[in-house]
Amino acid sequence: MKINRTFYQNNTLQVAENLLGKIIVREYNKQRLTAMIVETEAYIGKDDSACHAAKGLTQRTEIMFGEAGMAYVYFVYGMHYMLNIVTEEINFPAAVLIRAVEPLSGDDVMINNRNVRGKNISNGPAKLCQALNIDKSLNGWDITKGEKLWLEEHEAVSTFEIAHSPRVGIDYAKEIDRKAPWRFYIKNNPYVSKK
DNA sequence: CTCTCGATGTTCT
DNA sequence: GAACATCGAGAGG
Repeated sequence: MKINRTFYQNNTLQVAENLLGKIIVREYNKQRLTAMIVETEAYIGKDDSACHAAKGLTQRTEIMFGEAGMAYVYFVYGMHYMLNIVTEEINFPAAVLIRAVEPLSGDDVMINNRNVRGKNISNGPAKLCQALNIDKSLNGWDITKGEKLWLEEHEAVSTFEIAHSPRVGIDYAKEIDRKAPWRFYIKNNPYVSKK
């Protein structure tokens, strides 16, 4: 069953944790790819020096200031896309970064998109975007519409244990934000990006 | 397995 | 002009 907007209009830490085990669905060229979310990170507001919105309202960050349930896709390091989902209320800039997924169906297409096999298909934020053919054209896309890109409940999910840690790749942030345990992942899942 | 380093272009100063 | 929510190749153990 599709996840609706009220799920995302919530405390970002809760949404980040609750997204674990959910299914991400991507449709393009009449093909459907699905995967289970196994790792996320929360980026919360102007006071979070790791969050892009700490810079204030700019062309890049305006999506985060908008309605929950929108995709925030941005480009870094000159070659990688990152997929986030906007949370909280309008004018509170926050989002959850999807850092890793476990393929459920359409593996053959993902392998082709990535040109690798095994866990390297999708055990990282840029890798899963490449596997699912997500780029900047999906920035601002409403993921509650149930087209192109949306999320669903996982009916057959097995039980799992949730672990947390500081966020990855934010050396530029203040110490208090670097240390905040705002990364969530499914313990022992092989697709989690790092230990 | 580990570590180091280069790629590459958008964004904001 | 600097920095960047990363990845993969290559060298070494």
